Amino acid sequence: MRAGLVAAGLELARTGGPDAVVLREATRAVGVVPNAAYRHFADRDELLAAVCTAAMHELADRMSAEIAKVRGKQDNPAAAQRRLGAIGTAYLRFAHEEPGLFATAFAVPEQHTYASTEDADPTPLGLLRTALDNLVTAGVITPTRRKDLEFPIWSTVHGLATLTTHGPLRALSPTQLRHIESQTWDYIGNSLS
Amino acid sequence: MRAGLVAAGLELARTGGPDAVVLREATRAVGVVPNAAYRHFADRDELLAAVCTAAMHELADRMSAEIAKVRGKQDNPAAAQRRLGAIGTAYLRFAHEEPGLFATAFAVPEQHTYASTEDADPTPLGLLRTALDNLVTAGVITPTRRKDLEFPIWSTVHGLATLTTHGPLRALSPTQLRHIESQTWDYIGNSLS
DNA sequence: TCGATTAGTGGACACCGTCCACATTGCTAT
DNA sequence: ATAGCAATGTGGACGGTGTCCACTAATCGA
Repeated sequence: MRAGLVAAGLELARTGGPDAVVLREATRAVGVVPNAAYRHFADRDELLAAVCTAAMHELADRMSAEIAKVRGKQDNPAAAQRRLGAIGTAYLRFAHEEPGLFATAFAVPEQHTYASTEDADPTPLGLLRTALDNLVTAGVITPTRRKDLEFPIWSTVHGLATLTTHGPLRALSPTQLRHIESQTWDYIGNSLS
Repeated sequence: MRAGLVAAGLELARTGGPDAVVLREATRAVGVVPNAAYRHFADRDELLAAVCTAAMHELADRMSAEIAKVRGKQDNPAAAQRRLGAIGTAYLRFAHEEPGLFATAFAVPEQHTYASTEDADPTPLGLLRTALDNLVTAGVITPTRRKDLEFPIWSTVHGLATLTTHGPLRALSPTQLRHIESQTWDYIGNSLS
């Protein structure tokens, strides 16, 4: 039941973003009276937080899938670089293919945190970190350069994603979009050398 | 009156973000009945769009102010670099000091655009562009490198701002925050050379 | 078997966005 | 000067939403 409410909320979020996950409609979808939700969530924000966690999870899954597609051993420099690229493209593709879910994943209400489902499965930040560590072991970058590099890179990709999906750059033509994206990849790659 | 509604909405947005700009409360603040707002705005989203424009304007103003503080001629390389830094710090400071307004500035509803108040006054992107052009004329970077550089840089700063104010990085301690920020400045500066 | 915890129901309240018909104002053209 | 008209604000209403309260039905361990 709790899972059903979250699933329903996730579907609402998919098409309408975080504001569209409305408690009453989620209960309607699962065929129950609105107040039943209060047996599983303290309030609407707690339901939303669960939906946000699920959305973030889906992002992480897509990133993992894209990383897994890259073949090549750990210490292969080219493969390590391709894995970093896979992370970035998966991030951006998710943002563009599922703008509602993407926005929701980062819309966890103030005073709430991501409800840790299984702490074992990876977060987007965790995936990025192992990819960067991998760049070090493959000899692409020095440990000095790698230090805290995840934050600038995450910022760049995340900023590009938000600006081009919900932000002022959302009206760009596909051509301009691809151009700016490749420009940003060059920019990131430049920071590795 | 229209201006009053926008001002009231701006104050609501300042403390509670875009969701807090509720039509009825804005009319209450200006001492009028809710329906009166519909003489000036088609619906709540149009009011919100106006408030978003105002918030974006305030961001641009703060950026301009910070840029103006930098002394040094146009063709002074060090000054040109400091101006770019001023843009970034102003952006981040605005996000941290006024998280509600910052979120609102980028929350213009789908299907709406920023209501162009005076097309003469600068946008954040415009300010960034002239700063980068300035870096070229000062001889800090080549025209080739400058091309479309505003987008990766904007993405980086914007991503950092959103991740650290509303995103998963919002709980960072001030120390960690400063560290990550300076790390990001280095990262950006690295892309100039 | 029974009593308590749990899950869901029904009804109500305040608030919100929005629509309708109406009153008031102030300016313009005769 | 006055008749008419556009603009602005009012009053009342409706459906939708989050949330509270008291109540019922079912499950399960003692």
